Amino acid sequence: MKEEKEEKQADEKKAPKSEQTRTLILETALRLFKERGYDKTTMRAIAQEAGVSVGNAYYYFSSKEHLVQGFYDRIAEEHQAAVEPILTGADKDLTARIRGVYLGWLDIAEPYHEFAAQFFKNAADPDSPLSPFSPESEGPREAAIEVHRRVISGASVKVDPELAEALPQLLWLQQMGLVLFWVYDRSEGAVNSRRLVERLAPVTARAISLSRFRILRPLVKETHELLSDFMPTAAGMAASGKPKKRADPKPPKD
Amino acid sequence: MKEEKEEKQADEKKAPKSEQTRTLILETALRLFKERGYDKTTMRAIAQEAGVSVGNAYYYFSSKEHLVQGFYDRIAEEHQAAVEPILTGADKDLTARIRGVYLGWLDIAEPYHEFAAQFFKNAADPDSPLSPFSPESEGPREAAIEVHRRVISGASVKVDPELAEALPQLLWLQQMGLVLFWVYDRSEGAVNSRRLVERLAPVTARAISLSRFRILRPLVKETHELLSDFMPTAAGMAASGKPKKRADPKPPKD
DNA sequence: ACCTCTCTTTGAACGTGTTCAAGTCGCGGT
DNA sequence: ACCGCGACTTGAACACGTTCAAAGAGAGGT
Repeated sequence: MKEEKEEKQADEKKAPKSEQTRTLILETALRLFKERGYDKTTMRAIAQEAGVSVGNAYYYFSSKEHLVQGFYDRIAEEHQAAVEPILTGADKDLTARIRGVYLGWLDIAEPYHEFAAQFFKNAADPDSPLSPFSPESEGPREAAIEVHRRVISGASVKVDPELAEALPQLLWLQQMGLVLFWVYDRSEGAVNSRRLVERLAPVTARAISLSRFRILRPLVKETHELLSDFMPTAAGMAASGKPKKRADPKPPKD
Repeated sequence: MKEEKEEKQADEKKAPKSEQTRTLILETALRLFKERGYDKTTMRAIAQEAGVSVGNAYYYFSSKEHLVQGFYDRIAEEHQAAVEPILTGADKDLTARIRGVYLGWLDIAEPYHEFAAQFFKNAADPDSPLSPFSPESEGPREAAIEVHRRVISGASVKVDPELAEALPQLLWLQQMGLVLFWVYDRSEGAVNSRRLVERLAPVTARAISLSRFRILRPLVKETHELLSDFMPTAAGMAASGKPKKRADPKPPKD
């Protein structure tokens, strides 16, 4: 059994050599994933291409899956940069904003479509830190939800204040559904996914604007409570001290 | 590569010997999966326990994943039998019916919780026939949707006729979401999942009964169109001509 | 009996992700 | 110089899912 060194080594003045090796391995891996796909890229190939031994790769990344984490972060980062104009832009139409953010994700993710499907199943494994619902993914997840918060807040639409709290999470959940659809989407250039977004955006926007109506009030309230009780987010934990019991996020124990 | 024999062989008087071996291997595999979990059960162990060679197992099941197909069918079958009293029962309260069907699934699936998580990731692989959205799963999927159709039709609730068409699919989709939550749920006896159902059922029922209102008419109509265009059902395929994949979880009205 | 054909069964072998005991390196202390 | 020690690196070895050429088993025809 190897000892787990949890030493903080965020400072780049520290041990530049090992960090160099680590980066080399990661970059090589991502390049090969893109070139050949996830399954077709063997750990031996990564090691050989990077000029190290296979054991060395495992010294820095405890599994092949862990090599993909950086990839996730990269896509999320690019997406958030790409939709920045929409978020700060002048267009206050909710439909347009939703559509823009979703289509923006499809644009960013398009080059990786082929091998995205390959490792997406790993993300569905609850034990994997790669899962979008895992505690390890909280940072990126919150950042993605924040994007949707700005989608709403920048739109010229009045939302029920209670729903406003839960809405970003709902839009994010819907995006996860879109991603799932996209993974399954084998159409040329993922046009089916794009068509879905075109259709989905107005429906979603309409649903949101309808949420102000009186009759829907109790439904909205309960939906909000459900989300804050069962969705594991920092916002959900901090906000709205509900008297209800909330589902505790699973401990990373095994 | 094995030849695909599409010969109709429903008669049990046909070739009993090979069918016997096939069943022996399948039963052995399912038993070991339940005893040790999916990953811990090796193909070699299955073969040895069944008293055959490992190659023989591959003669009948082209991969380890395919051994799980029978497991899926079994759970679905048991569930449908278990909820029959609810479907034909006298209780016409929609909330109770929804809750009963969802909780029934949790009951049936409970013994398999541990290893369910293990192969759930296969379901997320678009290439896998095990995916609940795959064409190969159409039969079981339609049967499961049919259950939800009867949940609605047996309830003392009036639904928009257009929504009535899409509603079973929506309830099924929601059940897929529940399954996802359940897979992640590490609480004792999956009580968190049960609590979710308790909370979710009334919200869902309320949303359904609200759907009759005038203001929601366009939203309902568009949702229905979205579903029939992008959900892979027999009806959906016939309508649009192309086998589309699934749409995402419903818009934030629920 | 013998042949021939297909269905069935075998187990060694392949490629994979992963592990591990051992080796190398760099550097501070003596 | 030498030692010691921890960080780093190595590649053979392991267990697994899967493949494959070859052998066995029946059944029918001659």
